[in-house]
Amino acid sequence: MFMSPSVLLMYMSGPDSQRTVNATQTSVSVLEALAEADGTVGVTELANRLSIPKSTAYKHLNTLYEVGFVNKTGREYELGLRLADLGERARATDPLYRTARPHIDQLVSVTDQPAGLVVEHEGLAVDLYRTTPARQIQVQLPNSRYLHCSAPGKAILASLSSERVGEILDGTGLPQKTDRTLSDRSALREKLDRIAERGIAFERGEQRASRRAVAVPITQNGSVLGAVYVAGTSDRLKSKRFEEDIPGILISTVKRFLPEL
Amino acid sequence: MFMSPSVLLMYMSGPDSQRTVNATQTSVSVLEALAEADGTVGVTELANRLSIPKSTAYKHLNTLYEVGFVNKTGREYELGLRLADLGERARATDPLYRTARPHIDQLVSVTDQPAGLVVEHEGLAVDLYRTTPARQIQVQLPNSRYLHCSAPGKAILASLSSERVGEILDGTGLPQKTDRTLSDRSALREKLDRIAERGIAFERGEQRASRRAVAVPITQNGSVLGAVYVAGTSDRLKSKRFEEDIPGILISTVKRFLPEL
DNA sequence: AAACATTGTTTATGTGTGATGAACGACACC
DNA sequence: GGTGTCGTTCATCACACATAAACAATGTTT
Repeated sequence: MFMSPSVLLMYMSGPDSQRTVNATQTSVSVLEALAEADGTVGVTELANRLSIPKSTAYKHLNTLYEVGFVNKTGREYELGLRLADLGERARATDPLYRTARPHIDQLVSVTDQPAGLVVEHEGLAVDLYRTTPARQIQVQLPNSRYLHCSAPGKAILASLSSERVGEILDGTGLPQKTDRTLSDRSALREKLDRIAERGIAFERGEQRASRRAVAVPITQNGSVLGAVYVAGTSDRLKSKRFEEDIPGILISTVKRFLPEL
Repeated sequence: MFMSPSVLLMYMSGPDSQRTVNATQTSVSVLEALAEADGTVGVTELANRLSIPKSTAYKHLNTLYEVGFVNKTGREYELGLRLADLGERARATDPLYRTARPHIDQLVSVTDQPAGLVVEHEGLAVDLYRTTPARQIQVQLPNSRYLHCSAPGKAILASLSSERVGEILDGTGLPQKTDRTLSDRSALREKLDRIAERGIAFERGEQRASRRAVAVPITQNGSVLGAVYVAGTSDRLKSKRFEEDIPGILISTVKRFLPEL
């Protein structure tokens, strides 16, 4: 049900346990668990999710708290703002981020919908940038890190070779996030082929029931660099606007900044 | 000269070494060192900066690389994009970020200068948000994490009690980043008093020779939440524009969104 | 209000592992 | 082809991480 244990195992059972620091890996999986959890989490709940002893979870949370990677309000933990600082620095030099960002901002003001930029890392999605319309008060729901159940994820998968897709799915699996999630490989493969043909990917409640999204892959001479997406609730994204207008805007946006890369 | 060793010691010599994970702390200090270094860093150089053995540095870098916290191009390392992902999620729920962000974006389009939002954590600056004019190609230089040598840092210090400022400076010291850095406490104290009076802080090559900045503290019933700043090079930020125009814009910007908090 | 359940925190212990220096191999540079 | 530097690997040992169990501090139930 939760990805965290599998991810943890993925780390722990690494063939090169000599060349890596185990404690760091568990600390990172704590951060991942916090990222995946909506809202705040207590020590025991987190320990259960990761299948680690309470005391271990406590120690790591405490450590991460002291360095600012985790925020503590009362007895509940959440991701800390130091991560935002490091994140800003990390992407500051990234060429894709630097060229795509202004176009994504424009995308948001044109569509009045949340939008963002996703890249792939180790078979999982990485949200490089995300923004919402200024007036919009509601919190934008984060993307699932699984590629198979989000518009940008599918856009990326559709631009990779079948072998690579197989490898990724072997590693991550295809968790059923909602009843609309494509958890069957052949069904997903068919969808991916259609996405590759059209150059556009749709998401209809596959990771969250209320969420919809449209995404376009960013490809440069054969290889995919990432995907740009526009997201929203199913009541705001529907019919022609969802099926045609926003896809068209997305495609022309990517076409516009692709040569700048 | 480098902050990293002192920070490392700060962690290592923690009075509660029983409640924290040492390995995680060194991994974090590796990330900090990478953040502070401009550009990429090799294993040996990083090991020297942190005063740790090469093999240790290698192991941590390798671990951080496998989880995507660090990027490896050839034999050089830099901060990884996974941090941007976590950072986005971390600040997504932060009220200060959420309300201040659109105003900062507007600030950038009005002034055509880089701008950002800084908060304080454990006596050091945390860049919560940072953005540059769309057309501007150059990389924005990140703020130093030290509070005493940046405009937003001084704006925050000026809004804290003298005792708290003393504590912070005891912990971090006042490293001399350039020849204009205020590394004398009494001189800094004087400056801070003037900043508190005027409600505006200036930075004139105190952390980097070519850099200038203006910052305004965000205070809510006595306590300071952070600071908004506008930055730029000394040739673009000067005379009346630097001394009066941008300060005025900054103050009115903060006044505008303060009630929204 | 007392009994209970559940939380976070602390402690004690053995074992695994992270830190370490030295040796190795891979390149550049002169 | 030597010499310097780099990243990587290896072997060793103390020690610190992971763990379970005891503890304290909650909140909940009756």
